[in-house]
Amino acid sequence: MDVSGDAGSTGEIPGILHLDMDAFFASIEVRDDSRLQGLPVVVGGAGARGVVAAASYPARTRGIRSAMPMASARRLAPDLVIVPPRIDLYRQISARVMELLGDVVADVEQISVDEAFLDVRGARRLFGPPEQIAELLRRRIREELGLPSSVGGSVSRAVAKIASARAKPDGMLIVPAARTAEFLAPLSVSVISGVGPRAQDALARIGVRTIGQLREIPRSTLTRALGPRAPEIAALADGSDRTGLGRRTRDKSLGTERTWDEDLTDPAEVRRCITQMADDVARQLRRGGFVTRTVVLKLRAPDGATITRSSTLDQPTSSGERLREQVVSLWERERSAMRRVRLAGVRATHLEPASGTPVQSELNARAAGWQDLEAAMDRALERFGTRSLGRGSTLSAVPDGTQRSPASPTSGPGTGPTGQPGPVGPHTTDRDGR
DNA sequence: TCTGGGGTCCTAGGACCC
DNA sequence: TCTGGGGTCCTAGGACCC
Repeated sequence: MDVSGDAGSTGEIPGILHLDMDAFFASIEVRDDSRLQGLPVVVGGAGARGVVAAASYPARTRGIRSAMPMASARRLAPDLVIVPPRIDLYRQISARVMELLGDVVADVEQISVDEAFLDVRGARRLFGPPEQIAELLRRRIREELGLPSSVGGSVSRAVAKIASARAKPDGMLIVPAARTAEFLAPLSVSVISGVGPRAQDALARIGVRTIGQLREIPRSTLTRALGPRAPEIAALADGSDRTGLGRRTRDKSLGTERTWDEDLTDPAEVRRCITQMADDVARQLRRGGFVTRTVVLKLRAPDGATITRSSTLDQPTSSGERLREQVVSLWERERSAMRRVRLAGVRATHLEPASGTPVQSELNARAAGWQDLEAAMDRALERFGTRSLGRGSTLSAVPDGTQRSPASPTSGPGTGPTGQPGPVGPHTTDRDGR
């Protein structure tokens, strides 16, 4: 079916574009090392429990997909090239891509590291119809950054996203308004963003596999199968979805987690790791100019069973000491039940901008002390990298007095602008008091 | 050598208040 | 006396996305 081209009888302009970088991480690695050209390349962890974060197109033709366990990928391609991720570099390039988009189109909504929606209806006078704008953007990204991208266009963002996926690699597909239904009908419901394995199962049970079939189903049946999300998905299926671009929303949570190749069995070791994670999260908060009110500890047992335990402070904070206290007290409640730990993580939620948070009036001397010290450490870390500093004994708030190993190399030099250390509330306590 | 790490959003139950 | 209902906050879990 040729869906690109004529404007369609409704006359509505397919002015919502979705731009998606092709195999983003893998494309960057291939660009930077010409020997990788044409080879099955994946970016990801090479360890026993590693998974594929991104796969080059030669790797994809062998059946390799992102999120696949690395062991399976190796079986599919014994000559697989595994490249460790360079997240900071990807982030820098991502920022550059978004800048390029912003130079052409005023209304850009970044939705992940490698994709964005653009509303180009206001840019037509200057740059022409959506097709022309899409080609301009793709050409600039290729010329300036040496990277391939794909663009989908439609009257709705959901359909634009589906179109960009079908334009890959290195292509463009604009769906005219009048041909939206025709375009969607044969596609699997799984292409809809928000329809994952569970929703697919639920739909399959009522005999629905394609978007065309979805459109024929009575609304009441759909609601029984999908629950409250039914109207949204139905609107997409019949082409009436007109969700506009949202303004980029502020970060809502931030955290770090780690899966070990071999399960941790020593509670002291777990505690050491999560206190280090708490420090890392606190540093990210300060760098981003945030404070948090709720700290979440996540633990996964060897059988995959996952629990989360959270604790809400009565004053927001970005202090590593506060976060460590919370996380350790949450761990103390669970350690007897969790004998072996496959994964542990620390996350801060209910983020607020640090500047908008009232500083507590009575800073005691010790609190002011650690606040200054943590800010000084942040500055040193920004300049010299994480390995340059371990926490000294003056700040050893780890209750069991365990020696802390040097911090993990999660934030190398040049990871971002120095953040303003935010005001912190030093008198926060664990609300549930355990 | 069977499943990572970063997130968002939603739901449900209990506590607590009025 | 023996019991409603709404609102909000907190906690926990799960589906889903890249």
